[in-house]
Amino acid sequence: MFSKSCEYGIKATLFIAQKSQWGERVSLKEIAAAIDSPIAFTAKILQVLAKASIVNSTKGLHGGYEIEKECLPKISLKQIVQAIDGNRIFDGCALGLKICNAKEPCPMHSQFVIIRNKLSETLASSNLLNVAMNLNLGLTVLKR
Amino acid sequence: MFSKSCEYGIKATLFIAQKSQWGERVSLKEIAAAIDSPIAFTAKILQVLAKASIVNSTKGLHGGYEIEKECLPKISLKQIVQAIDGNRIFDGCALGLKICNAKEPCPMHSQFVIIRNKLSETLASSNLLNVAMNLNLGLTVLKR
DNA sequence: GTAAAATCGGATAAAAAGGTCTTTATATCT
DNA sequence: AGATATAAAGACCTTTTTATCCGATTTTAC
Ligand code: FES
Ligand code: FES
Repeated sequence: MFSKSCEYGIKATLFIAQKSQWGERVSLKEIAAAIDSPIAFTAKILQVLAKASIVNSTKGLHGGYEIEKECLPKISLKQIVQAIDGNRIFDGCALGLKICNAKEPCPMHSQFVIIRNKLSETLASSNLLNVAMNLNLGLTVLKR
Repeated sequence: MFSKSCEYGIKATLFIAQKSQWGERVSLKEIAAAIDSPIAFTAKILQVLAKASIVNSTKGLHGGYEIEKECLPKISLKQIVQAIDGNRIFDGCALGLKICNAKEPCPMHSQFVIIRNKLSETLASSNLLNVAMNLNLGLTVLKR
């Protein structure tokens, strides 16, 4: 479904979001430990996220990653996925035709668009604040 | 969503199904041409499909691939996906946790299972006969 | 100035995708 | 029956993409 980069990207962002609720800033090492991801690889993904201005990064001593508290309710999971994996998941053909086109559809098109749209809506209507709250309630986890 | 192998596998099976309606048997070369796929790679996928007894293969002169007409309504797209990509799509965690578990769910679990199940149902409730009929009506295409 | 932290450029490893050649099975034609 | 052409099966190799790692550089607080 998602690439490994995207999985790590989502988990990293959620962890940052959780800590950012209390105004805490977290380091790369903390993130990698919290989500159980390869540290150097995670760094690259965070760069992408930073360039897409989904997270803020600060260099130097006491640096790290954070998200402004006011932004938390405005950032959706869909934005993260788009920043990392692009939107082929949201508009690509299920059977790999160069472009999905309802005028000359592949045999899965009519049923696939329903699922694709459902996925898109679900991700678009989620926001970091809600997801982070479930995290610190212990209702969900980022690693096991 | 699906691997390239799976995409080719589905398209190949659908093409074979279409021809098998009229009792025709098709060769590897015909299949690869019809679905616009790399010929040798397609051969490998067809071997998997043959071993899963989703298609029948016959060696030698006038050999090729076919599906018994009576089987067409009994084979679902889900079977094809499972034979090639396994069922990680149907039971795997969206965020890459080793196993998806509702007791200790990842933050996407509750929303993701809905989509996953919808996909599973959709694929399970489709059968080759229906899909093949749309193909020969020209309502859908396998390449462009 | 020094230590801590992210950035950057590239190197390496692993997996997915695709290709080549040989072998085996099968129908048809001597 | 035997030779031959055809078509899939099987073993192995190459390329491409994805995933992961390393070292040098820059930025910042103390
Ligand atoms: S054409 Fe294949 S999903 Fe739309
Ligand atoms: S635990 Fe992640 S989808 Fe179920």
